[in-house]
Amino acid sequence: MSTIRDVAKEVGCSTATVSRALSNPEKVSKASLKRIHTAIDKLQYRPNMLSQQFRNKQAKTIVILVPDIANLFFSTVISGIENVAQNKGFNVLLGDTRDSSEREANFVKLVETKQADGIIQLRPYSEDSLLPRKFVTAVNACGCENTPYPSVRIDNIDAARQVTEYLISLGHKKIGIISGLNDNPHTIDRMQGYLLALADAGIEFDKNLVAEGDFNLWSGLNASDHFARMEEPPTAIVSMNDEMAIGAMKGLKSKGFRIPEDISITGFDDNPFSKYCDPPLTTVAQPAEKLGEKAAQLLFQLIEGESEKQSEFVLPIDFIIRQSTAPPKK
Amino acid sequence: MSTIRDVAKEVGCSTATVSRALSNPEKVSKASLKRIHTAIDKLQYRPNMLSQQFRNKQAKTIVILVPDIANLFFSTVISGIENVAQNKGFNVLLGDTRDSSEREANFVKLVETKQADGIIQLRPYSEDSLLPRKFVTAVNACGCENTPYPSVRIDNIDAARQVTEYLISLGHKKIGIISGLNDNPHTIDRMQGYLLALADAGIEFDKNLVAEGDFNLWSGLNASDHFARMEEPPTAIVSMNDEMAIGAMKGLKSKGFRIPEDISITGFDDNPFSKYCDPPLTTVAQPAEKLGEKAAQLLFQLIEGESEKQSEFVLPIDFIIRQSTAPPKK
DNA sequence: GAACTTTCTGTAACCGGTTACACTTATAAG
DNA sequence: CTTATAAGTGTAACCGGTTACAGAAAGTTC
Repeated sequence: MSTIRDVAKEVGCSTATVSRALSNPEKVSKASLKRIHTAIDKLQYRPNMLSQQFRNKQAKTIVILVPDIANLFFSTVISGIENVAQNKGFNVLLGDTRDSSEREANFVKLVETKQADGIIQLRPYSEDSLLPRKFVTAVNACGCENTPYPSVRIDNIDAARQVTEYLISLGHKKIGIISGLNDNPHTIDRMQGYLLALADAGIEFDKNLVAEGDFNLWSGLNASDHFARMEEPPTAIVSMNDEMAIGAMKGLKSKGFRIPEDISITGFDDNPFSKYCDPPLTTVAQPAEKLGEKAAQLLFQLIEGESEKQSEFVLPIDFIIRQSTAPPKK
Repeated sequence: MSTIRDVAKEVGCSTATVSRALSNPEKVSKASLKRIHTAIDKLQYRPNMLSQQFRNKQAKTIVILVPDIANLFFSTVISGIENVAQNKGFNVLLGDTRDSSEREANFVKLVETKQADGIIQLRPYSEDSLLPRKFVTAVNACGCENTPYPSVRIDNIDAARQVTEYLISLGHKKIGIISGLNDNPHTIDRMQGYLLALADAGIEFDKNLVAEGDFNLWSGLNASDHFARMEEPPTAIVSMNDEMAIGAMKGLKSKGFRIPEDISITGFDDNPFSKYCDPPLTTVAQPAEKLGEKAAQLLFQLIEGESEKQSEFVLPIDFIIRQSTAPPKK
């Protein structure tokens, strides 16, 4: 593999001129430029970026910390981030953390050791978080209120509240909820929205109407058992994401419930499959791609040293009504 | 940010000793080791990996070229790759190519410029492919027959043949197929398997029973229209992936077809949602995670300069029978 | 034609690690 | 006690680019 010195020798000039020909061509005469490019073609020269990055102290790489790469919502956010990163000429390193803080720590270390220039965290902030951290430029996407570093998110409380209010407006009074894990910040926020809507409508909270899940299909199926076994099941269920809602629909249908006639159900995320399940799911669409783009823009501002005027951005959601919800019977 | 020289100065030894303390501690005396680590803690020293990579001519990074990151099958393959990469101490750079060869070229360039040490391509080989390529260490995963560089894959022909044979064994004679784009190598292979099974059973091929899709939900819905409008619709449909099958199920059900009573349908991939749709989908499970792991192992062999004894690995599939298939009526 | 400006180019130091080689000192063997 | 071997350390070159600085050449102005 040839180096810049080989090119210089071939042309009969110094390495400085070759270097300039590549990064500041306007500083080099037309004649030299031409000879240099001929030599580059001839020698098939490719600059060694490792050397360049080392010298420039920039890896031109950002890391995304993804709790679960197989999640469609996250992969859409990632797309948004990539759009912006590509424009800036940055690579995107995917940190599939699988909710392991050990794996997370490894990726954070990449920034400390200069292998990456910044981090976007897709997990909501919690006490045990490794971010924010000294020497680590970071932004949070998809988080919750009170994130102690720059963040982009939706208003989870308000979204859950809208969903619940809609069900109440249809006439439902007994509304179950399939939550995420109890200590998950999203669970906490969305639960709060649910409670606010109930309180506003003067409906008393019944903790028996809460089934804990963990955001996957199986746990939704599992939660549906809880409701199906009740003597007087709820007439509507709010699920904290679409996957659990789809799992629950399967469980309920297999036990003879008709959706939405016997029981209404709502999701959260607008997973592509939600439009295609039977019946199509009423859900909350998060602006996933936009969340990613905004987060990336924020990160690049930080990397470029711009002072952040605003460090928290709340993006609007879109409540989508499909056929999984209807007024309760009689 | 402190450097190795700062540490050396603090301890009162040479940079060589500090370097050795970190990479070959057995070559350094216990006493020095201790003083060095104390200094490192005190100065909060983090080695600059850019420098290390530059000197070692290794970025410790591999690139995965993913046609569509939002695809659950791919993200599972990626997980498999990451398992292996993490073990080897390599980072995984995600190249979301979105089927654009321009974007693909950018990622290939990363290897040519030493920013990455190898590539795993998740797209089947075709004439316009940028791989194989000089100076670029690469492996193909999820491809087809006759890939001109090392590859890991399933036997698509045989898998499609098994599916079709199963439907024939149930008594179906008029079997439709929802294909991917006509020039896609997977489409070609799976179509061949379908044709082989028909031929074996002495069923004549009817090109009117082919609906072209492009592997997403919407195109499956669209394809179902084609079959629903036929005077005598098929009694079974083979779909080249699960998403199209799920889209088609939605379309068929909305037109009054009962599945599997009126029409059987099969998928391909064993998407997590396939178990939860209504009815659960009969499908072919690809060993996605294993494909990723094997591909990564192959790539690391190449990176480490081992000569490849075998350059093509075919992994077994798992045919999963669920409730979307049944014998035809009467 | 002198003085000044602009354009172009070369020299060499630099980034922060790694490591071949040489050297010193401690330990073992004869 | 001498010699051989092992263990620990330092010196300094090296990786392949970038760029401050200096100097040469060409063009401009008066």
